[in-house]
Amino acid sequence: MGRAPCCDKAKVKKGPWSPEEDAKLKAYIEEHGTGGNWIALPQKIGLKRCGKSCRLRWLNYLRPNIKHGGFSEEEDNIICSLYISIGSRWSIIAAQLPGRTDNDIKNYWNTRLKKKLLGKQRKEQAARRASLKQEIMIKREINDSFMVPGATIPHQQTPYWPELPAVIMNPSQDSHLMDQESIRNLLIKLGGRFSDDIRESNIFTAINNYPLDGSCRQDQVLYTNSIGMLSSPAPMRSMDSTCCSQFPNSNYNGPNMCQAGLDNLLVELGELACSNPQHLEGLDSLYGMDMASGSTGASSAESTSWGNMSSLGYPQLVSDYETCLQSVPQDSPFEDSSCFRPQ
DNA sequence: AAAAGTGTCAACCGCTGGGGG
DNA sequence: TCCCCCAGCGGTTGACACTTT
Repeated sequence: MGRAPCCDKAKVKKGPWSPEEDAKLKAYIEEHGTGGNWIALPQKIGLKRCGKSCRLRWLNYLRPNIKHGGFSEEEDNIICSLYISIGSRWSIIAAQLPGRTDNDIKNYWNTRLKKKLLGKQRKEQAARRASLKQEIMIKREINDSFMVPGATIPHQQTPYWPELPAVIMNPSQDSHLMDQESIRNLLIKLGGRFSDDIRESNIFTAINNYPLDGSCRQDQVLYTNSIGMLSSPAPMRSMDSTCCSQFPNSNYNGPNMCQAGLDNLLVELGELACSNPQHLEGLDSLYGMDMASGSTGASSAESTSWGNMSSLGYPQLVSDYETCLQSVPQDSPFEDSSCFRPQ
């Protein structure tokens, strides 16, 4: 036996709102307010709508000072930064952007921003590949000239420090929108614990707490300055498991909240690639494998470049995909994503 | 010009947590 | 303490618009 519906589905109208309905709802709320009871509101006005529907219509469309579309670069940056930091908590993200609704931001992220990010990532990947190839050629030439027959080239693994994603905040930016301090305060409110230790520059520092078995350890390169928003002068420190217990939502499992957003992002981009094979190019090294063929590409210098992943803010440079996969917790998104697995 | 494909966004659905009885 | 109701939230759907073939 399921939960009783909030309203009689047979008696309520569904679908797009007519201008008359909008006018009725708007006029009533502007005059009387919601009265604290959305369920009762449609009857009072004489609307054949569900209370939830009225609420949504008001919040997302009729409410004054609502902005639709035309997201600025600055807003993009804020959304990306917050998504990476706290995951898909659209209402919280929306609260940082005056006039924007959670629904709007969610739609904007799903339809445009995610792809925009992917495009940027692919560009970086192409450039990186070109420079890596060049580097390899040069090294090969050097090696060839000194090569003793039968000798092998030592495994090259040059950690790549990617360029910062385009979320660097300009100090001259409109400070009411998103200054470093307000982001920090927001994250504190969400359960963050921040140190005064200035040496620890931001919350990515502790992502290495991911329960690894020693093969993918903290001595691996951490991408501590990945997000401009987070590289605040006021130092941030990651949350420990205690504070993470404040997040019963599965998004907040794991050692810190950043991991959630990063995982989400990686999984989403990965799914995008899986469902859209033409996007595979550029994502292979993101996961340390050739996604098109399903085989790991960890042996080549090219595909061990995890900088690409880092360009999305992912903190770890992982040299051995297989080893690392084993150390990833069961509930990790990587565990569920068969498209990331070697065939 | 028409069909197919793709993108966008408003609206719906169902779950969760908080407040009140 | 438990239960119920409701607001709020995030994920999903479907209709429409636009673009490509």
